[in-house]
Amino acid sequence: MAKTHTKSETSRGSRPRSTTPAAAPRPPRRTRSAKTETPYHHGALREALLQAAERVLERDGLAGLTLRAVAREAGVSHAAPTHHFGDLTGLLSELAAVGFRQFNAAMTSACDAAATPLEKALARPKAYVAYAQAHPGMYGIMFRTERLDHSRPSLHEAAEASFAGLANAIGVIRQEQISEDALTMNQGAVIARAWAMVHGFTMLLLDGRLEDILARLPEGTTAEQLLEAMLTVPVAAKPPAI
Amino acid sequence: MAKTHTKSETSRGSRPRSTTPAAAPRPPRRTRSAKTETPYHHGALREALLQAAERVLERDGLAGLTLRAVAREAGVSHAAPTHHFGDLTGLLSELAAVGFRQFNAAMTSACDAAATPLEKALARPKAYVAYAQAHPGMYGIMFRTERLDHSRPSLHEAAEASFAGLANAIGVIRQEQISEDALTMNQGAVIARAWAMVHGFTMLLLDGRLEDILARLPEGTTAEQLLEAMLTVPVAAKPPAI
DNA sequence: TCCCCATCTTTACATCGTAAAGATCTGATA
DNA sequence: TATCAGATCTTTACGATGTAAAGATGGGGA
Repeated sequence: MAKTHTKSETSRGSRPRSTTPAAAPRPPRRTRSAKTETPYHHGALREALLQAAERVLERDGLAGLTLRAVAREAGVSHAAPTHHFGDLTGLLSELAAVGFRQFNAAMTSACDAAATPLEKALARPKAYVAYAQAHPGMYGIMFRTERLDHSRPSLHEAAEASFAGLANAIGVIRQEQISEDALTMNQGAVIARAWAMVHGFTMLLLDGRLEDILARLPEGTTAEQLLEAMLTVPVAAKPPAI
Repeated sequence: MAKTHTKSETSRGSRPRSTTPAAAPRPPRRTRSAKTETPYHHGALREALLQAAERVLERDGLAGLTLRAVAREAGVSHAAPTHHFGDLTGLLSELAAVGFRQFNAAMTSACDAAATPLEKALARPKAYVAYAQAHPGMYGIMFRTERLDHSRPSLHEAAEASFAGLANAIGVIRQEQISEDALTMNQGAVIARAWAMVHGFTMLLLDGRLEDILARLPEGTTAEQLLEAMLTVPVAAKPPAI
Protein backbone atom coordinates (compact mmCIF):
# COMPACT_ATOMS: atom_id res chain seq x y z
CA MET A 1 0.00 0.00 0.00
CA ALA A 2 1.87 2.96 -1.32
CA LYS A 3 5.11 1.59 -0.09
CA THR A 4 7.01 2.97 -3.05
CA HIS A 5 8.73 5.65 -1.12
CA THR A 6 12.47 6.13 -0.93
CA LYS A 7 12.33 5.91 -4.66
CA SER A 8 13.92 9.26 -5.24
CA GLU A 9 14.83 12.17 -2.99
CA THR A 10 18.01 10.58 -1.80
CA SER A 11 19.20 9.26 -5.10
CA ARG A 12 17.82 11.83 -7.46
CA GLY A 13 18.92 15.31 -6.61
CA SER A 14 20.65 14.95 -3.35
CA ARG A 15 23.92 16.60 -4.23
CA PRO A 16 23.74 18.76 -7.31
CA ARG A 17 26.04 21.07 -5.46
CA SER A 18 28.85 21.58 -7.91
CA THR A 19 27.44 20.16 -11.09
CA THR A 20 27.23 22.64 -13.89
CA PRO A 21 23.74 24.09 -13.82
CA ALA A 22 21.38 23.24 -16.66
CA ALA A 23 23.59 20.31 -17.55
CA ALA A 24 20.99 17.58 -17.50
CA PRO A 25 18.47 18.00 -20.30
CA ARG A 26 15.79 17.24 -17.77
CA PRO A 27 12.76 15.99 -19.68
CA PRO A 28 9.68 18.20 -19.44
CA ARG A 29 8.68 16.38 -16.32
CA ARG A 30 5.09 16.05 -15.46
CA THR A 31 3.35 17.26 -18.58
CA ARG A 32 -0.32 17.24 -17.81
CA SER A 33 -0.89 15.18 -20.95
CA ALA A 34 0.50 12.12 -19.19
CA LYS A 35 -2.62 11.47 -17.19
CA THR A 36 -1.06 8.78 -15.07
CA GLU A 37 1.27 11.27 -13.46
CA THR A 38 0.04 12.90 -10.32
CA PRO A 39 -1.14 16.38 -11.02
CA TYR A 40 0.73 19.35 -9.70
CA HIS A 41 -2.04 20.13 -7.30
CA HIS A 42 -2.62 17.19 -5.07
CA GLY A 43 -6.07 18.28 -4.07
CA ALA A 44 -6.20 16.73 -0.63
CA LEU A 45 -2.61 16.88 0.43
CA ARG A 46 -3.37 17.79 4.00
CA GLU A 47 -5.32 14.63 4.72
CA ALA A 48 -2.93 12.56 2.63
CA LEU A 49 -0.04 13.86 4.71
CA LEU A 50 -1.77 13.00 7.95
CA GLN A 51 -2.43 9.49 6.75
CA ALA A 52 1.12 9.18 5.51
CA ALA A 53 2.33 10.37 8.89
CA GLU A 54 0.29 7.68 10.59
CA ARG A 55 1.79 5.03 8.34
CA VAL A 56 5.32 6.26 8.93
CA LEU A 57 4.67 6.35 12.64
CA GLU A 58 3.45 2.75 12.72
CA ARG A 59 6.26 1.57 10.48
CA ASP A 60 9.27 3.47 11.82
CA GLY A 61 8.20 4.69 15.23
CA LEU A 62 8.46 8.11 16.74
CA ALA A 63 12.10 8.54 15.77
CA GLY A 64 11.28 7.94 12.10
CA LEU A 65 8.47 10.44 11.98
CA THR A 66 10.11 13.41 10.29
CA LEU A 67 8.70 16.02 8.00
CA ARG A 68 10.75 14.72 5.11
CA ALA A 69 9.80 11.12 5.73
CA VAL A 70 6.15 12.04 5.70
CA ALA A 71 6.58 13.98 2.48
CA ARG A 72 8.35 11.00 0.91
CA GLU A 73 5.61 8.66 2.04
CA ALA A 74 3.03 10.95 0.48
CA GLY A 75 5.09 11.31 -2.68
CA VAL A 76 5.53 15.07 -2.56
CA SER A 77 8.48 17.34 -2.14
CA HIS A 78 9.96 17.65 1.30
CA ALA A 79 8.80 21.21 1.70
CA ALA A 80 5.19 20.55 0.82
CA PRO A 81 4.04 19.86 4.40
CA THR A 82 5.21 23.29 5.47
CA HIS A 83 2.43 24.97 3.60
CA HIS A 84 -0.22 22.91 5.36
CA PHE A 85 1.16 22.62 8.86
CA GLY A 86 3.67 25.42 9.21
CA ASP A 87 6.33 23.31 10.83
CA LEU A 88 6.94 20.00 12.52
CA THR A 89 5.07 21.09 15.61
CA GLY A 90 2.06 21.77 13.45
CA LEU A 91 2.10 18.36 11.85
CA LEU A 92 2.60 16.59 15.16
CA SER A 93 -0.17 18.59 16.75
CA GLU A 94 -2.67 17.78 14.03
CA LEU A 95 -1.64 14.15 14.13
CA ALA A 96 -2.11 14.14 17.89
CA ALA A 97 -5.59 15.52 17.35
CA VAL A 98 -6.36 12.62 15.04
CA GLY A 99 -5.04 10.29 17.71
CA PHE A 100 -7.19 11.82 20.42
CA ARG A 101 -10.27 11.38 18.27
CA GLN A 102 -9.48 7.72 17.66
CA PHE A 103 -8.71 7.35 21.33
CA ASN A 104 -11.95 8.91 22.46
CA ALA A 105 -13.95 6.85 20.01
CA ALA A 106 -12.35 3.65 21.25
CA MET A 107 -13.15 4.44 24.85
CA THR A 108 -16.67 5.54 24.10
CA SER A 109 -17.53 2.44 22.16
CA ALA A 110 -15.99 0.24 24.83
CA CYS A 111 -18.09 1.90 27.48
CA ASP A 112 -21.20 1.54 25.39
CA ALA A 113 -20.55 -2.16 24.96
CA ALA A 114 -20.25 -2.77 28.70
CA ALA A 115 -23.29 -4.12 30.52
CA THR A 116 -22.89 -4.30 34.29
CA PRO A 117 -21.74 -1.34 36.38
CA LEU A 118 -18.50 -3.10 37.19
CA GLU A 119 -17.80 -3.74 33.52
CA LYS A 120 -18.68 -0.18 32.72
CA ALA A 121 -16.25 1.10 35.32
CA LEU A 122 -13.46 -1.06 33.98
CA ALA A 123 -14.20 -0.69 30.29
CA ARG A 124 -12.81 2.80 30.03
CA PRO A 125 -9.38 2.23 31.58
CA LYS A 126 -9.07 -1.04 29.74
CA ALA A 127 -9.82 0.62 26.45
CA TYR A 128 -7.37 3.36 27.37
CA VAL A 129 -4.52 0.93 27.84
CA ALA A 130 -5.58 -1.21 24.90
CA TYR A 131 -5.45 1.76 22.57
CA ALA A 132 -2.01 2.70 23.78
CA GLN A 133 -0.78 -0.84 23.30
CA ALA A 134 -2.26 -1.06 19.83
CA HIS A 135 -0.95 2.36 18.82
CA PRO A 136 2.10 3.09 20.92
CA GLY A 137 3.44 5.55 18.40
CA MET A 138 0.25 7.53 18.35
CA TYR A 139 0.03 7.48 22.12
CA GLY A 140 3.58 8.78 22.19
CA ILE A 141 2.65 11.63 19.91
CA MET A 142 -0.27 12.48 22.15
CA PHE A 143 1.37 12.23 25.54
CA ARG A 144 5.10 12.00 25.16
CA THR A 145 5.99 14.64 22.63
CA GLU A 146 7.07 18.03 23.78
CA ARG A 147 6.55 19.55 20.38
CA LEU A 148 2.81 19.95 20.63
CA ASP A 149 0.93 23.18 20.21
CA HIS A 150 -2.08 22.82 22.46
CA SER A 151 -3.39 26.17 21.35
CA ARG A 152 -4.35 24.63 18.02
CA PRO A 153 -8.14 24.36 18.07
CA SER A 154 -8.34 20.82 16.74
CA LEU A 155 -5.88 19.48 19.28
CA HIS A 156 -7.24 21.47 22.16
CA GLU A 157 -10.74 20.35 21.37
CA ALA A 158 -9.91 16.66 21.02
CA ALA A 159 -7.81 16.61 24.17
CA GLU A 160 -10.51 18.47 26.04
CA ALA A 161 -13.05 15.89 24.96
CA SER A 162 -10.83 13.19 26.35
CA PHE A 163 -10.71 14.88 29.73
CA ALA A 164 -14.44 15.53 29.70
CA GLY A 165 -15.08 11.87 29.02
CA LEU A 166 -12.97 10.94 32.01
CA ALA A 167 -14.67 13.40 34.34
CA ASN A 168 -18.05 12.27 33.11
CA ALA A 169 -17.20 8.61 33.68
CA ILE A 170 -16.13 9.43 37.21
CA GLY A 171 -19.40 11.23 37.74
CA VAL A 172 -21.37 8.23 36.56
CA ILE A 173 -19.43 5.91 38.83
CA ARG A 174 -19.88 8.13 41.85
CA GLN A 175 -23.44 8.85 40.85
CA GLU A 176 -23.08 12.57 41.19
CA GLN A 177 -23.09 15.53 38.90
CA ILE A 178 -19.64 16.92 38.18
CA SER A 179 -19.82 20.61 37.50
CA GLU A 180 -18.13 22.14 34.52
CA ASP A 181 -16.40 24.96 36.31
CA ALA A 182 -15.89 23.95 39.92
CA LEU A 183 -14.71 20.83 41.67
CA THR A 184 -14.60 19.84 45.28
CA MET A 185 -11.25 18.72 46.57
CA ASN A 186 -12.68 15.25 46.77
CA GLN A 187 -13.78 15.24 43.16
CA GLY A 188 -10.52 16.69 41.95
CA ALA A 189 -8.58 14.10 43.89
CA VAL A 190 -10.59 11.22 42.50
CA ILE A 191 -10.35 12.47 38.94
CA ALA A 192 -6.63 13.13 39.21
CA ARG A 193 -6.11 9.73 40.76
CA ALA A 194 -8.01 7.92 38.03
CA TRP A 195 -6.21 9.72 35.28
CA ALA A 196 -2.78 9.51 36.85
CA MET A 197 -3.20 5.85 37.63
CA VAL A 198 -4.19 4.81 34.14
CA HIS A 199 -1.83 7.19 32.38
CA GLY A 200 1.05 6.21 34.59
CA PHE A 201 0.33 2.54 34.16
CA THR A 202 0.27 2.99 30.41
CA MET A 203 3.54 4.87 30.28
CA LEU A 204 5.30 2.37 32.49
CA LEU A 205 3.89 -0.47 30.45
CA LEU A 206 4.93 1.01 27.12
CA ASP A 207 8.39 1.74 28.50
CA GLY A 208 8.75 -1.85 29.61
CA ARG A 209 9.10 -0.79 33.22
CA LEU A 210 6.42 -3.18 34.42
CA GLU A 211 8.31 -6.19 33.14
CA ASP A 212 9.95 -6.59 36.51
CA ILE A 213 6.64 -6.74 38.30
CA LEU A 214 4.96 -8.94 35.71
CA ALA A 215 7.81 -11.42 35.81
CA ARG A 216 7.46 -11.76 39.58
CA LEU A 217 3.72 -12.31 39.44
CA PRO A 218 2.13 -15.75 39.03
CA GLU A 219 3.08 -17.39 35.76
CA GLY A 220 1.38 -15.94 32.70
CA THR A 221 -0.12 -12.87 34.28
CA THR A 222 -0.89 -10.32 31.60
CA ALA A 223 -0.67 -6.58 31.79
CA GLU A 224 -4.43 -6.33 31.51
CA GLN A 225 -4.90 -8.59 34.51
CA LEU A 226 -2.48 -6.46 36.46
CA LEU A 227 -4.40 -3.37 35.44
CA GLU A 228 -7.67 -4.87 36.56
CA ALA A 229 -6.18 -5.96 39.86
CA MET A 230 -4.71 -2.50 40.31
CA LEU A 231 -8.12 -0.95 39.80
CA THR A 232 -10.13 -3.34 41.93
CA VAL A 233 -7.85 -4.39 44.77
CA PRO A 234 -8.88 -2.63 47.96
CA VAL A 235 -6.49 -0.26 49.60
CA ALA A 236 -4.67 -1.31 52.72
CA ALA A 237 -6.60 -1.03 55.94
CA LYS A 238 -4.65 1.44 58.00
CA PRO A 239 -2.47 3.82 56.04
CA PRO A 240 -3.55 6.11 53.22
CA ALA A 241 -4.50 4.93 49.80
CA ILE A 242 -1.11 3.84 48.65
CA MET B 1 30.49 29.87 34.80
CA ALA B 2 32.07 28.60 31.66
CA LYS B 3 29.53 30.36 29.55
CA THR B 4 32.05 31.12 26.87
CA HIS B 5 30.74 28.59 24.46
CA THR B 6 29.55 29.46 20.97
CA LYS B 7 32.83 31.21 20.67
CA SER B 8 33.94 29.25 17.70
CA GLU B 9 32.56 26.13 16.05
CA THR B 10 30.14 28.01 13.90
CA SER B 11 32.34 30.89 12.90
CA ARG B 12 35.70 29.22 12.76
CA GLY B 13 35.76 26.28 10.47
CA SER B 14 32.21 25.80 9.47
CA ARG B 15 32.57 25.95 5.71
CA PRO B 16 36.14 25.44 4.56
CA ARG B 17 34.65 23.51 1.72
CA SER B 18 36.23 25.18 -1.25
CA THR B 19 38.89 27.35 0.36
CA THR B 20 42.40 26.50 -0.64
CA PRO B 21 43.78 24.13 1.95
CA ALA B 22 46.62 25.25 4.15
CA ALA B 23 45.73 28.83 3.40
CA ALA B 24 45.58 30.16 6.95
CA PRO B 25 49.00 30.13 8.63
CA ARG B 26 47.32 28.88 11.77
CA PRO B 27 49.50 29.76 14.77
CA PRO B 28 50.93 26.80 16.68
CA ARG B 29 47.91 26.79 18.90
CA ARG B 30 48.13 25.40 22.37
CA THR B 31 51.79 25.13 23.03
CA ARG B 32 52.18 23.52 26.40
CA SER B 33 54.42 26.41 27.45
CA ALA B 34 51.38 28.60 27.81
CA LYS B 35 50.30 27.14 31.11
CA THR B 36 47.02 28.99 31.20
CA GLU B 37 45.75 27.08 28.20
CA THR B 38 43.84 23.95 28.95
CA PRO B 39 46.03 20.92 28.34
CA TYR B 40 45.32 18.59 25.50
CA HIS B 41 44.20 15.93 27.91
CA HIS B 42 41.38 17.17 29.99
CA GLY B 43 41.90 14.65 32.74
CA ALA B 44 38.34 14.28 33.90
CA LEU B 45 36.41 14.89 30.74
CA ARG B 46 33.82 12.27 31.43
CA GLU B 47 32.60 13.86 34.64
CA ALA B 48 32.99 17.32 33.17
CA LEU B 49 30.79 16.32 30.25
CA LEU B 50 28.11 14.96 32.55
CA GLN B 51 28.10 18.15 34.55
CA ALA B 52 28.05 20.20 31.37
CA ALA B 53 25.14 18.12 30.15
CA GLU B 54 23.26 18.84 33.35
CA ARG B 55 23.84 22.56 32.92
CA VAL B 56 22.74 22.50 29.30
CA LEU B 57 19.67 20.53 30.27
CA GLU B 58 18.67 23.02 32.93
CA ARG B 59 19.40 25.97 30.70
CA ASP B 60 18.02 24.84 27.34
CA GLY B 61 15.76 21.94 28.16
CA LEU B 62 15.58 18.54 26.60
CA ALA B 63 15.53 19.89 23.06
CA GLY B 64 18.78 21.75 23.59
CA LEU B 65 20.62 18.79 25.01
CA THR B 66 22.72 17.69 22.04
CA LEU B 67 26.12 16.09 21.90
CA ARG B 68 27.58 19.15 20.30
CA ALA B 69 26.03 21.52 22.79
CA VAL B 70 27.45 19.51 25.66
CA ALA B 71 30.86 19.52 24.03
CA ARG B 72 30.67 23.29 23.58
CA GLU B 73 29.62 23.77 27.19
CA ALA B 74 32.57 21.68 28.31
CA GLY B 75 34.90 23.54 25.93
CA VAL B 76 36.02 20.55 23.92
CA SER B 77 35.61 19.51 20.33
CA HIS B 78 32.25 18.23 19.26
CA ALA B 79 33.53 14.70 18.78
CA ALA B 80 35.13 14.40 22.20
CA PRO B 81 32.05 12.95 23.92
CA THR B 82 32.02 10.05 21.51
CA HIS B 83 35.08 8.54 23.05
CA HIS B 84 33.56 8.53 26.52
CA PHE B 85 29.96 7.67 25.79
CA GLY B 86 29.93 6.07 22.39
CA ASP B 87 26.94 7.99 21.11
CA LEU B 88 24.07 10.18 22.22
CA THR B 89 22.28 7.22 23.76
CA GLY B 90 25.33 6.58 25.88
CA LEU B 91 25.49 10.12 27.18
CA LEU B 92 21.77 10.26 27.89
CA SER B 93 21.91 6.93 29.66
CA GLU B 94 24.75 7.95 31.92
CA LEU B 95 23.05 11.25 32.63
CA ALA B 96 19.86 9.38 33.48
CA ALA B 97 21.85 7.27 35.90
CA VAL B 98 23.08 10.43 37.59
CA GLY B 99 19.48 11.59 37.76
CA PHE B 100 18.29 8.35 39.31
CA ARG B 101 20.93 8.60 41.97
CA GLN B 102 19.92 12.17 42.84
CA PHE B 103 16.31 11.08 42.74
CA ASN B 104 16.82 8.14 45.07
CA ALA B 105 18.85 10.23 47.46
CA ALA B 106 16.12 12.86 47.62
CA MET B 107 13.45 10.30 48.40
CA THR B 108 15.56 8.49 50.96
CA SER B 109 16.43 11.61 52.88
CA ALA B 110 12.80 12.75 52.78
CA CYS B 111 11.68 9.44 54.22
CA ASP B 112 14.31 9.58 56.90
CA ALA B 113 13.18 13.01 57.93
CA ALA B 114 9.55 11.95 58.36
CA ALA B 115 8.35 11.15 61.84
CA THR B 116 4.83 9.77 62.01
CA PRO B 117 3.72 6.79 59.91
CA LEU B 118 1.41 9.03 57.90
CA GLU B 119 4.23 11.44 57.18
CA LYS B 120 6.47 8.56 56.27
CA ALA B 121 3.93 7.22 53.82
CA LEU B 122 3.52 10.59 52.16
CA ALA B 123 7.13 11.67 52.22
CA ARG B 124 8.20 9.41 49.41
CA PRO B 125 5.62 10.41 46.79
CA LYS B 126 5.96 14.03 47.78
CA ALA B 127 9.71 13.89 47.32
CA TYR B 128 9.15 12.09 44.02
CA VAL B 129 7.00 14.90 42.65
CA ALA B 130 9.16 17.58 44.19
CA TYR B 131 12.25 16.25 42.48
CA ALA B 132 10.50 16.15 39.14
CA GLN B 133 9.29 19.71 39.58
CA ALA B 134 12.71 20.92 40.60
CA HIS B 135 14.46 19.04 37.78
CA PRO B 136 11.96 18.57 34.98
CA GLY B 137 14.66 18.13 32.40
CA MET B 138 16.37 15.42 34.35
CA TYR B 139 13.08 13.70 35.01
CA GLY B 140 12.44 13.84 31.30
CA ILE B 141 15.77 12.20 30.59
CA MET B 142 14.94 9.48 33.06
CA PHE B 143 11.36 8.74 32.09
CA ARG B 144 10.54 10.38 28.83
CA THR B 145 13.46 9.67 26.57
CA GLU B 146 13.35 6.75 24.24
CA ARG B 147 17.07 6.85 23.66
CA LEU B 148 18.11 5.10 26.83
CA ASP B 149 20.19 1.98 27.05
CA HIS B 150 18.96 0.21 30.13
CA SER B 151 21.55 -2.50 29.70
CA ARG B 152 24.21 -0.09 30.85
CA PRO B 153 25.17 -1.19 34.34
CA SER B 154 25.14 2.25 35.92
CA LEU B 155 21.68 3.06 34.61
CA HIS B 156 20.25 -0.37 35.28
CA GLU B 157 21.56 -0.31 38.80
CA ALA B 158 20.30 3.16 39.64
CA ALA B 159 16.86 2.51 38.16
CA GLU B 160 16.68 -0.82 39.95
CA ALA B 161 17.45 0.89 43.24
CA SER B 162 14.59 3.26 42.61
CA PHE B 163 12.17 0.40 42.13
CA ALA B 164 13.53 -1.45 45.14
CA GLY B 165 12.99 1.63 47.27
CA LEU B 166 9.39 1.79 46.15
CA ALA B 167 8.73 -1.87 46.82
CA ASN B 168 10.39 -1.59 50.17
CA ALA B 169 8.32 1.45 51.12
CA ILE B 170 5.17 -0.44 50.23
CA GLY B 171 6.32 -3.32 52.37
CA VAL B 172 6.86 -1.03 55.32
CA ILE B 173 3.46 0.54 54.93
CA ARG B 174 1.71 -2.79 54.66
CA GLN B 175 3.89 -4.19 57.40
CA GLU B 176 4.84 -7.26 55.45
CA GLN B 177 7.92 -8.66 53.87
CA ILE B 178 8.02 -8.26 50.08
CA SER B 179 10.01 -11.04 48.52
CA GLU B 180 12.70 -10.34 46.00
CA ASP B 181 11.61 -12.86 43.40
CA ALA B 182 7.90 -13.48 43.81
CA LEU B 183 4.89 -11.27 44.34
CA THR B 184 1.30 -12.05 45.12
CA MET B 185 -1.23 -10.50 42.82
CA ASN B 186 -2.23 -8.25 45.64
CA GLN B 187 1.28 -7.03 46.21
CA GLY B 188 1.90 -6.50 42.53
CA ALA B 189 -1.30 -4.56 42.18
CA VAL B 190 -0.49 -2.30 45.10
CA ILE B 191 3.03 -1.65 43.91
CA ALA B 192 1.93 -0.98 40.36
CA ARG B 193 -0.81 1.31 41.59
CA ALA B 194 1.52 3.32 43.77
CA TRP B 195 4.08 3.73 41.05
CA ALA B 196 1.60 4.41 38.28
CA MET B 197 -0.27 6.92 40.37
CA VAL B 198 2.74 8.98 41.32
CA HIS B 199 4.46 8.66 37.96
CA GLY B 200 1.28 9.49 36.09
CA PHE B 201 0.57 12.44 38.33
CA THR B 202 4.07 13.73 37.76
CA MET B 203 3.90 13.40 34.00
CA LEU B 204 0.53 15.08 33.81
CA LEU B 205 1.74 17.83 36.10
CA LEU B 206 4.92 18.49 34.12
CA ASP B 207 2.95 18.49 30.90
CA GLY B 208 0.57 21.05 32.32
CA ARG B 209 -2.35 18.70 31.95
CA LEU B 210 -3.48 19.17 35.53
CA GLU B 211 -3.97 22.89 35.05
CA ASP B 212 -7.58 22.31 34.16
CA ILE B 213 -8.24 20.44 37.37
CA LEU B 214 -6.22 22.80 39.54
CA ALA B 215 -8.04 25.80 38.13
CA ARG B 216 -11.40 24.27 39.02
CA LEU B 217 -10.37 23.46 42.59
CA PRO B 218 -10.76 25.90 45.48
CA GLU B 219 -8.72 29.05 45.02
CA GLY B 220 -5.00 28.61 45.48
CA THR B 221 -4.87 24.85 45.63
CA THR B 222 -1.37 23.69 44.89
CA ALA B 223 -0.26 20.61 43.04
CA GLU B 224 1.17 19.21 46.22
CA GLN B 225 -2.14 19.55 47.98
CA LEU B 226 -3.85 17.80 45.13
CA LEU B 227 -1.29 15.03 45.32
CA GLU B 228 -1.84 14.61 49.02
CA ALA B 229 -5.59 14.53 48.55
CA MET B 230 -5.20 12.02 45.77
CA LEU B 231 -3.19 9.77 48.03
CA THR B 232 -5.34 10.06 51.13
CA VAL B 233 -8.89 10.46 49.91
CA PRO B 234 -10.81 7.24 50.39
CA VAL B 235 -12.11 5.41 47.41
CA ALA B 236 -15.78 5.56 46.58
CA ALA B 237 -18.05 3.27 48.52
CA LYS B 238 -19.56 0.99 45.95
CA PRO B 239 -17.58 0.58 42.73
CA PRO B 240 -13.94 -0.41 42.42
CA ALA B 241 -11.06 1.73 43.40
CA ILE B 242 -11.39 4.34 40.76
C1' DT C 1 -9.34 36.43 -21.22
C1' DC C 2 -6.20 37.64 -17.70
C1' DC C 3 -4.22 37.88 -13.48
C1' DC C 4 -3.97 37.04 -8.35
C1' DC C 5 -2.90 33.78 -5.15
C1' DA C 6 -2.96 29.17 -3.13
C1' DT C 7 -0.28 25.22 -3.82
C1' DC C 8 3.79 22.64 -4.69
C1' DT C 9 8.94 22.29 -6.03
C1' DT C 10 13.81 23.79 -5.94
C1' DT C 11 17.45 25.47 -3.83
C1' DA C 12 20.02 26.77 0.07
C1' DC C 13 21.75 26.70 4.74
C1' DA C 14 22.64 25.90 9.67
C1' DT C 15 22.66 22.13 12.78
C1' DC C 16 22.94 17.46 14.28
C1' DG C 17 24.91 12.57 14.93
C1' DT C 18 28.44 9.79 13.59
C1' DA C 19 32.50 7.81 11.30
C1' DA C 20 37.34 8.01 10.20
C1' DA C 21 41.78 9.79 10.25
C1' DG C 22 45.18 12.78 12.32
C1' DA C 23 47.40 15.01 16.46
C1' DT C 24 48.84 14.81 21.20
C1' DC C 25 49.83 13.00 25.59
C1' DT C 26 50.42 9.19 29.33
C1' DG C 27 52.33 5.49 31.28
C1' DA C 28 54.31 0.94 31.12
C1' DT C 29 58.18 -1.44 29.55
C1' DA C 30 62.83 -2.29 28.14
C1' DT D 1 65.86 6.99 31.09
C1' DA D 2 64.22 6.40 26.36
C1' DT D 3 60.65 4.59 23.66
C1' DC D 4 56.49 3.28 22.01
C1' DA D 5 51.65 1.48 22.17
C1' DG D 6 47.39 2.98 23.30
C1' DA D 7 44.22 6.30 25.31
C1' DT D 8 42.50 10.80 24.56
C1' DC D 9 41.19 14.71 21.91
C1' DT D 10 40.71 17.34 17.29
C1' DT D 11 39.78 17.75 12.32
C1' DT D 12 37.46 16.68 8.55
C1' DA D 13 33.74 14.76 6.18
C1' DC D 14 29.07 13.08 5.14
C1' DG D 15 24.23 12.19 5.17
C1' DA D 16 19.95 13.66 7.37
C1' DT D 17 16.81 17.03 9.27
C1' DG D 18 13.99 21.53 9.85
C1' DT D 19 13.21 25.69 7.85
C1' DA D 20 13.42 29.82 4.90
C1' DA D 21 13.07 31.85 0.38
C1' DA D 22 12.41 31.96 -4.35
C1' DG D 23 10.58 29.81 -8.47
C1' DA D 24 7.01 27.05 -11.02
C1' DT D 25 2.19 25.79 -11.71
C1' DG D 26 -2.59 26.07 -12.15
C1' DG D 27 -7.45 27.25 -10.35
C1' DG D 28 -10.81 30.57 -10.10
C1' DG D 29 -12.60 35.19 -9.83
C1' DA D 30 -12.38 40.02 -12.22
